[in-house]
Amino acid sequence: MLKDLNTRTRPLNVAIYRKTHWASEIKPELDGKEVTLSGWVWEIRDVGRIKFIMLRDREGIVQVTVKRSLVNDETWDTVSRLSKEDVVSVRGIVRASKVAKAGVEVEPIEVKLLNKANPLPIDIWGNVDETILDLRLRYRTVDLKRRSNVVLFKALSEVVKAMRTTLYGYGFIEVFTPKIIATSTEGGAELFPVQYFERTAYLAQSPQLYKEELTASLERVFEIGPAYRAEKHDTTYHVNEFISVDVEAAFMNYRDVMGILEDVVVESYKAVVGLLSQIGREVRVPSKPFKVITYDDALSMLDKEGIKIKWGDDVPKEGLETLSRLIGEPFFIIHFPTMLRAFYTKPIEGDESRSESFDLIIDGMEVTSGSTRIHDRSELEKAMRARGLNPDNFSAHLEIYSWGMPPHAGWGLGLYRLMMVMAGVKNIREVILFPRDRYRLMP
RNA sequence: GCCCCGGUCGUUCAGCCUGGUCUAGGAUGCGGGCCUGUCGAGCCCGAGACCCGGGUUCGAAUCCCGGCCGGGGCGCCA
Repeated sequence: MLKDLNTRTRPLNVAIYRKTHWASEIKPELDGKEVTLSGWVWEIRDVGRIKFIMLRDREGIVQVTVKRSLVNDETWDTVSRLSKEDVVSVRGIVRASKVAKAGVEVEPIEVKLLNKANPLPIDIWGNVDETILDLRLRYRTVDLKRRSNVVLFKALSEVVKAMRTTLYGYGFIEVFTPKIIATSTEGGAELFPVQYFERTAYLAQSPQLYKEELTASLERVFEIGPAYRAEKHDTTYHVNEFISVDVEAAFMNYRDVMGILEDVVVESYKAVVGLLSQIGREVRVPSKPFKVITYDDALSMLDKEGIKIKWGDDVPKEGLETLSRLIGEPFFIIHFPTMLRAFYTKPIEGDESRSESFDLIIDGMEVTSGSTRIHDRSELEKAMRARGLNPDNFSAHLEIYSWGMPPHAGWGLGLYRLMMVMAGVKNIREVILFPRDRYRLMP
């Protein structure tokens, strides 16, 4: 039963739509009990003197059976004029039933129409082959009414909850870093400029530098927040605004944070198994520890498969897919060439051309990147120069490296990428409420 | 940015290759009607579409060119 609101402040005239139960909670055991359900008309089956309203809410669908002989004229009239997606509130008695397929139905005492709905622009009932994604995104608020979408976004919420719980368990605290930043000098990805009073600022592409700085005081931090990339990419797994799960920990190295990542990923899988099975997606929770191969291993494995990659080049999408096919479960690639990674990545001592870095690959998808970071200021400045970056442009960031910067490591995980591989969807936009891509700024 | 593919009722699928028989078909949704146990409800009636521009032709949904929009693959992505 839904947690009751404060009844002392509840105005009587709205009591009719303050629901007492989710649709999914209406079970035969409630037989004879009065309930109030509020939601949307999913479907109406009109058989003349008896009408069946399938009432949908976020949690499920319940049948409201309206018999002409058992309701007053006003209720019958209201029910007769209902159409799909009308918003209604039903006060009635639960009846365990042998004829109803679900074994239970609600016999209404009162039906209140809260808002009329026009015919929908797209099909949400599965009566026709699925509408193309572009059109579904244009009418996204309608598309989200589909059961599969409700389940998908409940699952996404469960994933975030599981991640937070796991990370708190390791002593991390959640932080929030600015999304409006001053610098565009970090190199790499293009940034979105924004007007910031009389100056130009930029949308943050990553909390990377901030989270590293925070290890000098808060030690173990994580942030789940948006990141912006102004890249004009056009693929099924890139968008220009995404949610990044960023973790950074003092006094740890890449192996330590890989272990934490394994836990976060496994707990995420556990959190969605039940939900995703409701929409026909059976996921297998991966077992720990994940398989680990080195970058050099990856190259020789791919070489045997006829995919030639020059040492020092990144593993292309095709290569990741091939490796996933060979390994068959989530796996780490470690020890990437140092120059392939960002300036803050710590090289391996005694093998400086390789780094203490890793990627987590699931189903050919790069879900996470991480590494041990350089914590020595002069080494960091050297690494910047090696990549053509001017340390002077990072003076604000570099300060803390002179004032007690601990050794640290961390990773960044693409939340939607993880969700997409867990849900088995082909396009990342499926798991984003309102995706932002090269051509889509609305809705 | 490159390569390939596509655009038909609100939605979805056919028709296009091989131009006329298309007054453009089916399903679903929508409007109306019938039915007191539907649960993929059923039956009857009705409204509803060839992306835009140009060309070829006696004739274009169909062939050609351009535009716009979309899909897939790749690239880019500290």
